[in-house]
Amino acid sequence: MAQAKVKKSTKAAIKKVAPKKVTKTASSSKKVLKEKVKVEEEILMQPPRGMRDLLPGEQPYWNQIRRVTSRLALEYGFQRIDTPAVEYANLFVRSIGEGTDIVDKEMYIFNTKGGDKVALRPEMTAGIGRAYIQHGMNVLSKPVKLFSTGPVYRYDRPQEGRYREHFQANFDAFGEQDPILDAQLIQMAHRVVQSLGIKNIQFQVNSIGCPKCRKEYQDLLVAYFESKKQKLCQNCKKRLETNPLRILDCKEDKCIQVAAMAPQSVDHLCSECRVHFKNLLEYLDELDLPYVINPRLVRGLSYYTKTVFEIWSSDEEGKKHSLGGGGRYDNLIEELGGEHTPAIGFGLGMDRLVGEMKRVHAKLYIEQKPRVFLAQLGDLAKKKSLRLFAELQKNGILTAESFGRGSLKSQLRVADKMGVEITLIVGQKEALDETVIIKDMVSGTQETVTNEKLVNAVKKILKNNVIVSHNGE
RNA sequence: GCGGGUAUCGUCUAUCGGUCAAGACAUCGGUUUGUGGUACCGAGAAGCUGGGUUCGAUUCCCAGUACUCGCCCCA
Repeated sequence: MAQAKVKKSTKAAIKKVAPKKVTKTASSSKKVLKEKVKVEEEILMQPPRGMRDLLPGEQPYWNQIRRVTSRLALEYGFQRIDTPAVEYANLFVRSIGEGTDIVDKEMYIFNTKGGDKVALRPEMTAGIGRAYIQHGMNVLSKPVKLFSTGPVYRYDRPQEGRYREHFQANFDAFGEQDPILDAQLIQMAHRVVQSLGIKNIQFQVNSIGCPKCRKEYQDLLVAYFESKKQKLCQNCKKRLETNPLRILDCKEDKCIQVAAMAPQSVDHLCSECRVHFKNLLEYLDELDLPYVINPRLVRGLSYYTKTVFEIWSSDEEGKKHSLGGGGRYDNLIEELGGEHTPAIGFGLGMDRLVGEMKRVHAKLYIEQKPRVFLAQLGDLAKKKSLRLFAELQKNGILTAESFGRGSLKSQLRVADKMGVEITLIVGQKEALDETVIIKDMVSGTQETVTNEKLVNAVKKILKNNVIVSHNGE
């Protein structure tokens, strides 16, 4: 009590009189140490902006996503690949394209000590495409299907569902131009999201054509917007020069009005692109997938050709949440220096998926919990407990412990809180006799068995408990 | 990058321009011997940072930072 008082007043004194001065009195030395630590804390107590920890409590959601994605990857023939989070900046500049928000203002870009200009990947496809070329995967039988999960980085303003480091599950298929693949990937994306328990999913699809017809369309579009230039927002006036397609996407009222009357890309596709899109829609109809054609869907990466799509879920209030998106990029591999390779891919935002799973209270796979607790009492028993613990685990008996605690009482308290079915108790006497007490945590009864018979005895009890609980349900 | 809101123990939430900032949950310990759940007792634990106003600020004001909502954009 009195000590606390001294502490407080000392703290106050230091704070007011001499925040950083080191005084040498014994009573204040501890306090001074704390002050020093506090300075460090400013740096160490939290990660940089937009970065966050994924705590144990939410790992079940992430595990669920990992399980579902790797299961469906297997079903659809995707093989796992992991590429670096750091690549040469130019890889992204060339693939994603200048004039895009990602490249122009959202990329983590820096020079290494060796003088290389590198970037943290803002998306995964570019790196995977690079790996595809580098490792000569063009000789594999087509399509080459690759999937990956991992962090991507965008220097953007954080808010709910948006972080500077977020995680994506990414699927790419190389070497096949048939639109059935487009449909299959959309189907797969649908199954991933649905398997996670997320309902009210909607796809938005569009075709932005190939470079040939898009050029013609873009000229048409620019001509149209030029004539209405006065009615556009500041941003869009700039976009007219840099990225006119994105004006279609603008959320400003006046731009929406202008864009509504603009020529639509689907009406200006060349015959090849038109047939491709038509076929895709037929496949989607066949699959009964919930999709709408959104002629204004553009996407923020300039490597896309033909098919583009996004996945949305909507909540009770009708609010839309973007979960992921993708599209075809038939020219990317060639532009990066490979041979002509039509390809298509999509990415899902894992953080967003977790958010939706929480919102709909998705059912989670229940992680295995220890059903046995090992308690020890006394020096000899403590010494023997580590070996016994390993012995149990080797025999497939998931066992919890709290070896650091001394009293049996406190160990039992922990065991109870964990909800284990049985506790094994080894005391001085048992350690000498080579025996163990098996305590049933429900009935409270206990029996003593020899070390030899322990594993089988425990297994038998656990097995019986399962049968009982099944009957109970 | 732009605008709005918020900032108190690990968590949730009180209070206050002036003695020791309160409680709940959680954590740890105890209620005598080698036995858990309930109960009782106890301990540790907070005013984001920096300025200003004031005799005095956690409280009022400003800035920074973080979080949050909306815009932009996206996953």
